[in-house]
Amino acid sequence: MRGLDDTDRGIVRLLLEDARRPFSDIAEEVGLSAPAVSDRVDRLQEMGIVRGFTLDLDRSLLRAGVPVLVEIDAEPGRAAAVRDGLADADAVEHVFRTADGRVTVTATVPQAEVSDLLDAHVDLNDVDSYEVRLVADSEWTPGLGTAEFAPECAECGNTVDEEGERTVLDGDSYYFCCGSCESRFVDHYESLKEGA
Amino acid sequence: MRGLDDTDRGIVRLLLEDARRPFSDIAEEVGLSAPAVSDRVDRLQEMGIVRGFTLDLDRSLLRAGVPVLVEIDAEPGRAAAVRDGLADADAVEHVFRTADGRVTVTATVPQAEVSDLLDAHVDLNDVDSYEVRLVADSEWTPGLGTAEFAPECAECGNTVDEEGERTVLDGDSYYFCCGSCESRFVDHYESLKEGA
DNA sequence: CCTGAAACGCCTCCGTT
DNA sequence: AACGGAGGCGTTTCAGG
Repeated sequence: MRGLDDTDRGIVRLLLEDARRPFSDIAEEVGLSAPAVSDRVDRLQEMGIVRGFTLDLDRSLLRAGVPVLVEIDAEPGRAAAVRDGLADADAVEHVFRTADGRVTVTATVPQAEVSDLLDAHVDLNDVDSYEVRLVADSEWTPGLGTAEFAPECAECGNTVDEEGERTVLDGDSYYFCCGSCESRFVDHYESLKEGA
Repeated sequence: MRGLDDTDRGIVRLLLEDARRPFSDIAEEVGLSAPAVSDRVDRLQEMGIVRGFTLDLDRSLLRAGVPVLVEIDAEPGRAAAVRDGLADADAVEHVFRTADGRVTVTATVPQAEVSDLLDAHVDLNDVDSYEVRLVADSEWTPGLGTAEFAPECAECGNTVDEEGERTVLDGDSYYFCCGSCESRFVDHYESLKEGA
């Protein structure tokens, strides 16, 4: 399995600044040809590092409701469930789950009707307590630094190094630290799929 | 001044899903010609609603350090200063300032060395207390809903309606609720600029 | 995995409505 | 404001190393 090299990082950095920048332009910057850049972007998408191309919107200029930041203390072990419920909600923009079992959410709701939002998308038994704060402003400055590619093994959770494997299942990439983790996961995946 | 119509919202929604989608494609979806879409995207950028085109990255696959969420309670009136300092930091991705004087930041730091980050970019006299949480995972689901265009007057802070004005100063758009706010702001802006 | 040429498709400028 | 056509780029496919 191949990791990220400096060329990949260069491409990502340029696309973070302007995702519509011509590949031929990027090619010149990183010292490649346009087709090579196109291939690498495809690969970055396949790897799952680049999830897609989007807009950076200034939501402070838009009135779709009240922007809020909600801090939810989940019941032990239920943070992931709370996150999953909220991530699907239309009004929700960001969901951060932290290691201490808290889920921090930013959303834009009609009239600070946060309880409705939680009611509709979260099992309230999963919630210990929550706090709502009005967002005055927010900024987003995507950067990359010297990031290395280091996914977690989908089976055992260990960090996957260059010796690892990647498998594409139903369009999504999964990473494994070794062949046995891979086959174990694939078996499990397929049996679940048959059941559904 | 023109606001947002359904066609604008349609264009934004499609670009949120795929910012590299051809304008000719989008044109067909919203019932316009390609040049018309191009014009509207230009206008959306001029208005400042579309800040730019970027990538949606899955940072959980990248190891650039430890992802943290920091909650900072600023001293009274100093939240904006704390936000400004942090927004410039390389490691920082999101900054949310809430109305209660708190600044919530997400960043990726070498080894959870958050105190260094604060030290370098914030006047510690502005900080009352802070708490650091390790980010386990995060999601981003950009949506738009039925958002209306409703900027604040750069001079007096009131919401700007259809009767308002827009002025471009040094490439940035500013909005005003009325002509007198506009001229007052422009005068102030120009005198500040001469002084610098 | 990359390059270079060539075909195709897309974007944007312009004249027009 | 938006359309349609024309010209000029940008992207992608393909053969070759």
